[in-house]
Amino acid sequence: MSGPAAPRRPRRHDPGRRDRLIDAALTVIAERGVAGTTHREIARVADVPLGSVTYHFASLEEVLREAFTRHAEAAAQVFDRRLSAVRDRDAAVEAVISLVAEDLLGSQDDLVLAVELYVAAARNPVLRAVTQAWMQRSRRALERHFDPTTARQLDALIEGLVLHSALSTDPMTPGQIRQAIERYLR
Amino acid sequence: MSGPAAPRRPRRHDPGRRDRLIDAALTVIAERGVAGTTHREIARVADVPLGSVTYHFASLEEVLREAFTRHAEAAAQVFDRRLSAVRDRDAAVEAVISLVAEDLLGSQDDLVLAVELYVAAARNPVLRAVTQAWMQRSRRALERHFDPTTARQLDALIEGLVLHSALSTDPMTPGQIRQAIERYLR
Amino acid sequence: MSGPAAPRRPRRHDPGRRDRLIDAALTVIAERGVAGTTHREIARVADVPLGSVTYHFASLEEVLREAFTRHAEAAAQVFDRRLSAVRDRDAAVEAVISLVAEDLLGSQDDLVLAVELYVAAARNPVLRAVTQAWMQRSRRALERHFDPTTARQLDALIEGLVLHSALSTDPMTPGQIRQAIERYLR
Amino acid sequence: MSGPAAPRRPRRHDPGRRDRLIDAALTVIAERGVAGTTHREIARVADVPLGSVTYHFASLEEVLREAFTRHAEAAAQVFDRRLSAVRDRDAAVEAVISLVAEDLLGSQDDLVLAVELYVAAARNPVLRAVTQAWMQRSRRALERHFDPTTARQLDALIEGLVLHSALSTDPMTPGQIRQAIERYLR
DNA sequence: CATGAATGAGTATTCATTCAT
DNA sequence: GATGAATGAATACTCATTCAT
Repeated sequence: MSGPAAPRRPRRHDPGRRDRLIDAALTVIAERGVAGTTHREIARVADVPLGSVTYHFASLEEVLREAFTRHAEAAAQVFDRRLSAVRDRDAAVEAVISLVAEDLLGSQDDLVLAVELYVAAARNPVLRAVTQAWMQRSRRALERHFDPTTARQLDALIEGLVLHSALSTDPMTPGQIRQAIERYLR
Repeated sequence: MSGPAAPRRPRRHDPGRRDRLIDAALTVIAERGVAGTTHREIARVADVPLGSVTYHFASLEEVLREAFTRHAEAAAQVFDRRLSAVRDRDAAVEAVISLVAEDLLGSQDDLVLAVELYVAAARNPVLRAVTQAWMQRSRRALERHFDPTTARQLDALIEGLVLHSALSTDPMTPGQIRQAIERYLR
Repeated sequence: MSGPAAPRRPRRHDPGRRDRLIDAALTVIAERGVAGTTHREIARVADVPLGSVTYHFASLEEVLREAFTRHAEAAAQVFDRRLSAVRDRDAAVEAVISLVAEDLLGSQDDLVLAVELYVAAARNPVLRAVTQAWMQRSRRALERHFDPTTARQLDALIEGLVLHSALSTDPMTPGQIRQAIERYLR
Repeated sequence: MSGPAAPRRPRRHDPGRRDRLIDAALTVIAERGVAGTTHREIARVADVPLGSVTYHFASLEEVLREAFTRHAEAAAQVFDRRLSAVRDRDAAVEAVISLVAEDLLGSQDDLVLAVELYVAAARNPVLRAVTQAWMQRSRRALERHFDPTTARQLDALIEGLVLHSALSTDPMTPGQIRQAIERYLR
């Protein structure tokens, strides 16, 4: 035990701090939820003083918006990457299966972030815009290989599979994921 | 608001008060989210003094647990009612379609409560148990008419359709819901 | 030295605390000005925990409004008392002189409170209403003995004499006050 | 407002900047009061970067002192100009009337600045010196035409008339101002 | 020289919970 | 039994000032 506060190395010059704060915010959202995301907690995770968070962001909502935007962008790139690499429909089906079984279910944090964004978006129009842009982008990616109706339904199925897996004590196995998607896409 | 407490008409003997508080809590969760659910807000909605909430419940978590349990019970009964009334598989498919298009998408509050429960459950084991019992119960209801694998996948699909509709600016029409479910169930 | 915080005697039951808080607020306004009037400072002067101030008043503005209202009421009563005790005009002139020279200039705190109220009222409509009610009431008291035009001008003169005295290193003597008022009232 | 600083056009060599900052400070004091006068607000009004304010002034108090000094100087010049232009006592009376009815009551900002200075001076010795110099100077100007006792009383009357008018919903008309001053000066 | 990132102290306010009446 | 006053910890946010660039 060495006093009430940990010594903090001075770091007056720290370019890129704003970026690190956004990453720290995503960590906090995943760990404690949007409701547990406070200036203090973000500052603690980023190892910067409290005032630094309020200096770089005019409000907590701004932090959340930027954090979720960054997360959605990264998630959308995964979609794009998986689906732009394939040429025929069979490969597309495999790509969707891998996307769900590996990318989406692979990271517990990402699952949690998705659900947190959904619930936050239910009450915050700014975040709803982020969600909708994300949904639209994933639908566009699916439409490269599937007709619009199928793409939309598939997108909902993916969402449901991910959500169920995130909350279940008994998540689906990759084989079950494969079966569900193949059944839908013939 | 000015001053600590508004005068309130006396209502000393009030046997249903605990029940009314649980309903008030559900109203508050739907309106403001779990994060905005406070003793004060519940008391205000139920029109009872602040002390009454802490008198009837040992903690806020207890209120949330009871409220979500009641909500899940009511939601499960809707599942049961729809699916126990049918005798053959074709009627079961129709029942699922009605369930989603009418019951689940019919009430914005219910959608919101479901998502709030999901996210709260992600961090609270007590609430996770409520969620899982609910999921299990709806799966059992589906298993009256579909094999376990189909039931599980269908449950996830339903979840996805509901969630997508809840968050989209452009929700699916009943016809689209019907098409997605029929496609899955042949 | 005995630790970071002074021990505070427990005082869970404390009727009249709200009243004491209003008095404490007046003390703080007089000592530090409206700009220096904070929840913490009021709590410190009243020797209650910080949360107590926010419990009894919905906002700092509410505290200021109640404090200035109480002060204006007390000040108006002094006016009334001085002026209701006299029967003829000569006695009224003496009463005004005593009012200014003794009551108004007698308490440095009261002078300061008056100026603080003026400046706060310049930006806060709620406080402007307090000021105007006070001005109106003192004018009515003067109108018992002087015609309305004289009353109004006399009221302004009193204000000016008080303000000048409050700010001057070289305040007017009672004799000078008497001369100024007598000159005006013949 | 989003983020710490808006991009700003460069203006490296700017010799009048200190002066502009003082004017900006007076604008801010008039608009928001001394309590609302911050480095940031002054910088915003002057359209210069935040660091520029702290570069040119060692502290906020220095800004306030210079701003009030400039204001008092300008106000005193108005007094001087009105009263140095006249030769006999009747003209002096007219000059005082014009001074109050036109100059002093003509600018709401000037009224507010005067009251802000009074209240700030009540707690800040540096500003009290500014106030007293100003009072002394206006008294000297009046003494060109009136004996010292009359000058002093007249100065207080002017103060009272201005203050009353500033705060009243029902300010005095120019005719009433004239009557009050003429009555005092015969 | 001039700037703006950085920081720490301070502000109003909310609220779960305790407890005397 | 029921209430609401009381409390202390926490929250978002502001800002004067310092200081590296």
